[in-house]
Amino acid sequence: MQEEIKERLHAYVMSKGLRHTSQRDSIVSVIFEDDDHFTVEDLLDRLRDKNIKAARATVYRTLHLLVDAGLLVEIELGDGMTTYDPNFLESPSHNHLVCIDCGHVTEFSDTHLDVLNDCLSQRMGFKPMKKSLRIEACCEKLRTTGTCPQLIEARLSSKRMPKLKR
Amino acid sequence: MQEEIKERLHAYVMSKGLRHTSQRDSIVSVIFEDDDHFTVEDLLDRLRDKNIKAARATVYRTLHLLVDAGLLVEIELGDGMTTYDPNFLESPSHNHLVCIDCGHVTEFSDTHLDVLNDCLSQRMGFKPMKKSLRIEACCEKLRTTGTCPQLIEARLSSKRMPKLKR
DNA sequence: CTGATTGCAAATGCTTTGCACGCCA
DNA sequence: TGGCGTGCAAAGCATTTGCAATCAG
Repeated sequence: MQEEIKERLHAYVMSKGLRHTSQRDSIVSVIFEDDDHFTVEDLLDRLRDKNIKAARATVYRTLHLLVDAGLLVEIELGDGMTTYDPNFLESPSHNHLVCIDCGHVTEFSDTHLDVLNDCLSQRMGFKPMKKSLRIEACCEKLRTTGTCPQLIEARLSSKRMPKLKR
Repeated sequence: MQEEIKERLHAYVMSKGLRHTSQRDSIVSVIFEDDDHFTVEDLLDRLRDKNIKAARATVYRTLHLLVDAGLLVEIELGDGMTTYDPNFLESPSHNHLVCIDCGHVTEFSDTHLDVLNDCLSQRMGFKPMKKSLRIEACCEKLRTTGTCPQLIEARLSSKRMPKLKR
């Protein structure tokens, strides 16, 4: 996976007359270590942990590059910042369910949506380019049992709970 | 419509021990004049045109109030700002198709999506609260005929074309 | 009167940009 | 060597907030 990404990035970079740099390489390595969603702040933390030096601006610029190259997808989770999803290459038609209680994001796939997307767009005279479905929901488990493993985990890991707007 | 909104707002305001003010009243009048989507900037323009004085902060605060009261819905169209949709009371399950070429937003309804929403959420142990589907698409008409009425209109009315991110 | 509301300006938070320097091809 | 990339700090934007003055009930 890592390899495929790097190859594809290399091809893109070459085709555009851009350059290979150590910062870009490091950033790509860290991003595609796993499939997790992340924000710029998350990424900066991970880079810092690994003693990789890259300025905030460089990180932003690299993210745009990856998006343009089609290797990374921007998603909007309803907090004030852009979230990046490195998992679209493997499962292109997935969507996101955001838990209002703990902020946890669950991915789900549903091909009905793609069909819907295509039909609707074409019926209305458009060529579909990009769709994004976000469902916000409350955790039933939390409501009925008073606890939710993901909420506990989120608190323990002191991972900043992605606050939904307001 | 206007009346129903005002009544419901009044009920909400009373129930929360809040107050009726002329600013809120004016803002509500302007918003629900028609069914169009708008941003804060749009709304400020319309208020200015009508010589209604209300500070930017007050407008933001009133919008939050209306959202909390369930009379207005926030949607994310992919530009950097929040868009407000006054039309959810009349057609609660509609979604948005954003044209990449001209920025025009077309509403469409589809109840399949609600079914999908409910099923998915419940199967995964969640209680669905809010969903938002945004489809971005290119205008086929523009592509094939070289023109698109909405694009022309957008340019003529010198209405700021809602630029999609980057 | 009392506390909600307003207006203003300052502050916030994410993201972008200008510019001088450094480094890849 | 040319010019793309980087780092830094400053700038941009949409939105929020602190606070004193004002107003509704």
